[in-house]
Amino acid sequence: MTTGTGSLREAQKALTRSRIIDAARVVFEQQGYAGASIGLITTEAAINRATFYLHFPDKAAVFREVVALDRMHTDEYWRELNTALMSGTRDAMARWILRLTHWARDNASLMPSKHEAMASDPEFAKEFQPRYDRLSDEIAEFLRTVPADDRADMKIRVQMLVVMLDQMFFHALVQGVWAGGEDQLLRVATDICCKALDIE
Amino acid sequence: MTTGTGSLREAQKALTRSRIIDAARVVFEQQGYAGASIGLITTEAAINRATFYLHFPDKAAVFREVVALDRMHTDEYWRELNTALMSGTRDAMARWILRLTHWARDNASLMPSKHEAMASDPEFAKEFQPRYDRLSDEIAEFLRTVPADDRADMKIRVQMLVVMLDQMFFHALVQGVWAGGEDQLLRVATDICCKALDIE
Amino acid sequence: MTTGTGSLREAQKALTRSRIIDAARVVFEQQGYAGASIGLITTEAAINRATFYLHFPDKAAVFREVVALDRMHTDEYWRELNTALMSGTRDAMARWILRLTHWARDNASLMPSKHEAMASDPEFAKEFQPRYDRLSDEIAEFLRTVPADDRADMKIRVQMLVVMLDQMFFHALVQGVWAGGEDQLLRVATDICCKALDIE
Amino acid sequence: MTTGTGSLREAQKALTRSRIIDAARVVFEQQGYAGASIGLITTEAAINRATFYLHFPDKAAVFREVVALDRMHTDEYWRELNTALMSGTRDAMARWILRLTHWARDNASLMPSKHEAMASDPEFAKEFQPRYDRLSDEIAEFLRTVPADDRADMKIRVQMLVVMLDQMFFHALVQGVWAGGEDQLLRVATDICCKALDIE
DNA sequence: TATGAATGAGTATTCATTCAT
DNA sequence: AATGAATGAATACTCATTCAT
Repeated sequence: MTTGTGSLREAQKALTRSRIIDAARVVFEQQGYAGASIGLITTEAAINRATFYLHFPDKAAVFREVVALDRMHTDEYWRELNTALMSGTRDAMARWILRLTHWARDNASLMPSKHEAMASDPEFAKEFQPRYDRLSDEIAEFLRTVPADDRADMKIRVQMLVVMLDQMFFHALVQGVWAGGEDQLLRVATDICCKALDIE
Repeated sequence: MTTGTGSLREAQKALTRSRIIDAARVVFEQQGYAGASIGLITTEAAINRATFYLHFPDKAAVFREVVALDRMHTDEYWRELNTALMSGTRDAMARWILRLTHWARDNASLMPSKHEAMASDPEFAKEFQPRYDRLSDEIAEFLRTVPADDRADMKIRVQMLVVMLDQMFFHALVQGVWAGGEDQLLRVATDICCKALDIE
Repeated sequence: MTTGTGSLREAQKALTRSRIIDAARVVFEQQGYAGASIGLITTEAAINRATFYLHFPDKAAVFREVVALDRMHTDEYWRELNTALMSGTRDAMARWILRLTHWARDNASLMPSKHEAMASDPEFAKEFQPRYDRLSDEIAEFLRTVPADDRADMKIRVQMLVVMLDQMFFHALVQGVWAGGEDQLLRVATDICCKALDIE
Repeated sequence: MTTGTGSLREAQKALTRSRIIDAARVVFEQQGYAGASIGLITTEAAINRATFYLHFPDKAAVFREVVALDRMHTDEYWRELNTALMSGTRDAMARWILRLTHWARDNASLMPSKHEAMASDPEFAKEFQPRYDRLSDEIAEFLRTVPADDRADMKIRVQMLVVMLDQMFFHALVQGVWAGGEDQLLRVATDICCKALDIE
């Protein structure tokens, strides 16, 4: 009996929870991090404001959840970077960077909130930033092909380049402010990466 | 109406104005953009809240003023980049990047607010971002030394690298989250830039 | 969701709402329309300032509500006017006007605010004024006894007289500024009305 | 010397004073009594806010001044009423009422503020209302033609009718809310007055 | 579990008024 | 006499959060 009821309630609870997360994403995308209020989120989710507090302690918590979904994708793309780096060809790099633009386009709408949250709350900065550390894990396989002495440098090098690409796409796609067409951006970005990594 | 009276009053007004700007800077540094309230600013400036509105229409306006001071320095550093690029030596680049760290350290405290403001207010993003366009002007001299066909690409290339360095310093110095020591960061950054620009 | 809970909550809400309305009436009477602040109203109602906004969007809305109660009485008295007109005797008119003084005395305290609101806000003027149009509806029965050709004039005629009486009571009772005693006022007013309506 | 300078200064002072009064009238007409702020008045007068306090202690004082000008005209029209009443013809009454519409149209714009001020400030009500007492003075000549026993009633009677006409024009001309055309209004108003005064 | 109602704390903004010049 | 700058006080409004149901 308890199990039955329990699992039903659990399902209801999970449903409400995901409604909140989905609504929160929409609101964060439209209003930014500071601009999003719990009232807006619960209105969007069509639930009562008090219900929110049954599932999350505050705005930051639900934001973490929203972002978590993105990060799974991030990991995936980084794993693909490992493959590209292993192949060691300019072509593979170019293809990966192109793929990155697709990812960026998909996630563009949430980025401003993410940047805003990171900038305003040091807690977030610490929490979201370490992903660049995790990058090392994802490309561990590639790093092992690098001479041990160069390995530390190479880790930093790749991190910097990824940061650069992230920023480039943020500026170019999200904010739309960048001179030059997309083809040119891709070409130059690829060239910088290849040169920096001694590819070809 | 007389010059004497006028300039005295002008001086008084300017004094109050700069008190506000200074106080605002302190508050923005400590509390971030959204966290800074006009009450905090006027308390810090030890003036009446209403006096603020005599000098600025809102928080955004005083923030623009605060940031404007930084941007003057930015232009200066970009002019120095032109010199470094013209010399075309790895050493010059290394020195310039080192200098950039000093600048970053000086301005580090305001950066979170800046990023936050840019992320939250599209108006700010438009206003502060275009600086990368102005970068082209500052390095115009260098660009003229590049074959005409490569010029457009080179402009983008330099922009990307500067964005990368900005981000690197933001992460490393301001938020303090980056594996590896500062020496290593500088070394790798310099190497990426030189390789990307075919220096040496 | 259950009827019991729903109606209990509804009752609580209605209670708070009526507390606000009652308090607002007191404040409007004492302070006038412009002089009444939401703070005063909520203090008088002994509720939190924010609670006010849960029930009304602004001062104008609660004022409308306060006035609405009066207007129900107004309609009632106008219906009685119809009866008096139908009877067509000076005595009936006199009695009705006397009754009007009672009504005026009851509602006198709120009138200044009403006049003030109407004078300051064209929205209110439009909203409260059209009642004179509704007057025609209330005395429709009487109007049908009037020759068709005179009907339009008679409508205006009655409206004017009612406006006159309203004003007279406003000046005499509310503001207390009028030479002569109340008996005299009633006698003269009745006489003017009867003569203007060819009664007797 | 003192006289010369004095009269020059006096002239300047009078000029500024009348600038304030003129500006105040414009602002009261546009913004209403409560809506008019000293800032708006001084902006309209193109003088400094502090200068206002050199000439008037507060908003009420300048409003009194503004209204005083109107009242002179009022007295004039009331004197003409005396003439019309003396002639004792329907035609004379009709002409006077028509003339009243012209006056009403001229002064319509300030009326809302006047009503608002009277409604909100009992001081104003007392100050502006007594004019109906002065009405008795203006029509004193006519009153002497009335049998001594009816004189008191007649005074009230005329006052009521004037109040009615004032209100009618206020509603019809200023607020524009009144069914029927102007001709009809004039005709009915004239008829009521004549009947009430036993003219014809 | 979910909700409607209520709250307390905080924030921007406006205005009348005063003072040194 | 006139002004620019500054002030203190008041007000509307919003939001995150809690509690009884």
